[in-house]
Amino acid sequence: MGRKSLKEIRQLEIIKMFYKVAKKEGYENTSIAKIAKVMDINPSLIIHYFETKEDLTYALIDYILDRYLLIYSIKSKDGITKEDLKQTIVLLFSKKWNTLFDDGLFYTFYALAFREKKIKAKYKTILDSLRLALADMISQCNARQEIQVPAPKTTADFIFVILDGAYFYLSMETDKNAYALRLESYKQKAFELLGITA
Amino acid sequence: MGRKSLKEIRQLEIIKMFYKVAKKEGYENTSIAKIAKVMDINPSLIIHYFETKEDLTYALIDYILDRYLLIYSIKSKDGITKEDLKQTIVLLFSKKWNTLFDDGLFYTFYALAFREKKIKAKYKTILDSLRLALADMISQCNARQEIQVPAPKTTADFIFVILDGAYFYLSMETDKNAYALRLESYKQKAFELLGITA
DNA sequence: ATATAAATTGAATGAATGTTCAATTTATTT
DNA sequence: AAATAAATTGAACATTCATTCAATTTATAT
Repeated sequence: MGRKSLKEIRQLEIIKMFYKVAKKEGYENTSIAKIAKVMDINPSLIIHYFETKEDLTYALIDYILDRYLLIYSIKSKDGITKEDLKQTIVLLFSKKWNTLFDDGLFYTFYALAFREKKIKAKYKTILDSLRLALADMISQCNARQEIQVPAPKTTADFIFVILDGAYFYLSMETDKNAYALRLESYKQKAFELLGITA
Repeated sequence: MGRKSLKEIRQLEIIKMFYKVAKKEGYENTSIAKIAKVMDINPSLIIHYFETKEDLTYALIDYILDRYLLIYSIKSKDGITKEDLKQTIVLLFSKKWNTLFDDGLFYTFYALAFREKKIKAKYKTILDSLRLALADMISQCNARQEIQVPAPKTTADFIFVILDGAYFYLSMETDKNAYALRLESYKQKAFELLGITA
């Protein structure tokens, strides 16, 4: 009896709008009232679905990290070929996903992780799962004898170190040409590690 | 006539306290009132020395980036030997400066740079100057024929890519042992790039 | 001592914050 | 049509925020 629950639907709507506003104006400038205003609903409705702003923030972080995983689209599946591996590297070192994903917010919450263990754990999980998935791909290609990479786990980790370090610097680079050239050279390093010619 | 200006002294005092409070409670939770309370002064005095909170924030960022440069202590000087270079790498890949420097705040403002061009420019300048200084050290060692590194600038850049990428991941690592082992392996990579045995 | 200028205080501002709670609206079942 | 339960609103809450401005204190030079 009574009314059908809209909880999950509304929650997702709110999170998405939170993401949208925070992307534009920054997380620290995004209040519950602002989100409510844009959605043309009452602020107390947001509190109704997320008891505190903290809960809402955690939900947003989960949303962002899920997207982060998705965009990288490294799937744990069988039958990975050298070509799959190659395409994955190309994808990792391309920034076409940039339009879908907001680096600013990703780093904002990354910074927050330094003071909040829960967030730190979330990030760690994501970073580890990406490494694991890439290592698995490398192992499969090894098994097929398409490549000979001595330590798949270490190599996968190092490729992500390069990737993260690359974007850390490149995010501050405004010159598009310089950006592209550098990114390309970092990609080459990754290919070298895998013994693949691009 | 009149009173001697305390402007610079007070400003520095305020910045230092801002840093201290923000380090403990986070930048977004640090208000002018809080800083004033800890300093046992009136909030309006802070506004008197920094017209807006924005100005105060910029000052704090400058303070942090100056420290960042200092702690890495890569100096542009002549007469660099292979041993100096070696020690610099060891320093870069050690975290003894961790106690002096707050990563959380560094990343907080790094994240802020995505929305504020001014901050982005500041960070870019720092990142570039570090790379340039290291490249210069490598070149000097090349000239002494102590090492043979083909492209000093590219190599210096790549070492910092590894360094930044390493800390990006390691900051989320809570296991101290795993942390130390990984950091050591990344350092070895840097030494390999320089053709130096550690 | 007096003048001067900077340091510092204190009170007040309006706006925005997250959150509460009771009242009302709306959809669904019987 | 009546009952029910969730959705949604609206008003109110105390708190905190950055900032203002006039008043006062304090140090220095003449």
